[in-house]
Amino acid sequence: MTSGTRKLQAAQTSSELKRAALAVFERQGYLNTKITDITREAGRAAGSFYTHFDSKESLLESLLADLLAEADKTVTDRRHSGDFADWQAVRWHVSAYWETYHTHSAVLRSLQQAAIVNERFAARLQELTEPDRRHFVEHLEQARSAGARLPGDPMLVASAIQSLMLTFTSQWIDHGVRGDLAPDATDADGIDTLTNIIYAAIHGPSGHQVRR
Amino acid sequence: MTSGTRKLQAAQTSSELKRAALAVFERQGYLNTKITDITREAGRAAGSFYTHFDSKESLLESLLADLLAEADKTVTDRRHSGDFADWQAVRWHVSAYWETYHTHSAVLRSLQQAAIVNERFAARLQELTEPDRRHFVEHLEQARSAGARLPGDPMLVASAIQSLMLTFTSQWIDHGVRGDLAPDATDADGIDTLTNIIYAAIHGPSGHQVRR
DNA sequence: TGTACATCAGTGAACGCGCGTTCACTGATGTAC
DNA sequence: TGTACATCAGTGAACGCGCGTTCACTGATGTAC
Repeated sequence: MTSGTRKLQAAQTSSELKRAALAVFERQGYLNTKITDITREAGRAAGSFYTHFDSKESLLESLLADLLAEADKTVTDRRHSGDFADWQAVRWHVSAYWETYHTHSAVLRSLQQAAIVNERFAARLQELTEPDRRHFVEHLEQARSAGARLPGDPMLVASAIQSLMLTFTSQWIDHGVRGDLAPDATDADGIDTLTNIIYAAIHGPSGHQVRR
Repeated sequence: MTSGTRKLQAAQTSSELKRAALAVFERQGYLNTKITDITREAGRAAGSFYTHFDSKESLLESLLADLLAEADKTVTDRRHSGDFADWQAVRWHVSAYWETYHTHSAVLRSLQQAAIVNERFAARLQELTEPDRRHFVEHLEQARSAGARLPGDPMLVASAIQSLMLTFTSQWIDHGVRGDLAPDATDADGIDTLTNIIYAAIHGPSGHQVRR
């Protein structure tokens, strides 16, 4: 009689290893983490790791798959305004990004680190960020049609905005910039500042011509 | 009779190793580079490395010292306008940063990579970027006094601008984004776009209030 | 200027550490009859 | 329901690869007289 206990336990150990990995990645960074750091954190023997994953890389792939599976859920129920003339519409996008980064910071930072050392992960990172970039480009072109003077080529601006969001949120959330720079600032303040910068970048400076 | 040939040769080998290191770092990245990659590139035996440097880390320190020595020269003859109401003044700063990054991209990227894995280099990176950040904060506060509506706390904005400049220029210069995104764009176009974004960020969006 | 010895940059094979990965073993779960 | 055997997750000591680092040696430069 099959009760499935074995499979369940294996699945549990696997997810326990993932959980432990995320905790250690968060603490020491992906590149600084040894397999045994993960198994120790999970309270398992070193060899146990290889029952579930081929390597640290395949563990990261697995974490990425989890992230994508979860992200797909949220993306579908996105109903939002793409009118970047509206400050609130821009803020919505910034906020959504902020939230995503906040939720998945450990995996995203791990992927960034892995991308430095490993070509395949560099490509994966590009793949992962491309939809958002395209999405932004659409809205930017829309804004331009509506009369906005973009600071440069839409693709370039989208790429710059994305870079900005990534580094800004990662500094804010991960490296405790909040404490160093603006002790009393809340997440909402961070989102506001970022929105202001991006909104202004899209629409050009107040009271001046944007020179080229 | 001392002719100093020996010292000269040693100095030459040392700088040859540095040159080789930069070439390899540029090609494969600092973290992916082995000591023997450097000595091979320099056409020397592996052991030779240790006559000049204690480790890959101390080699990087040495490269940083070189960078700082050279940067000090350029910084001193900086006479520039800090009036950020003037688009050209902002462009001057962006351009100076762009130039620095262009000249020293291999070392700067190496430092960034080292900072991920090594606390000491993380601190060094902070030290290195702090003067520029302070410099920007001064100009931003000046601009605010003159009536500009900043998108947020000056320190925060300076930090964001710096992040933006770093990632934008590194993407542009190192990763050949020029080819992918805007095939015909020149460096001047990149500097213009970046200046426009930063200038707009400082002065708020045209024809709208910056909401908080 | 010449000779004998000292010093030192450079060599590359060998050493050894750290860590990923394996594997013989255990004990619990699953299957067959 | 019970017994005998098979399967498999998990263990942790041992293995071995990669690469940083050492070291005995070489040959050239420097020093002493």
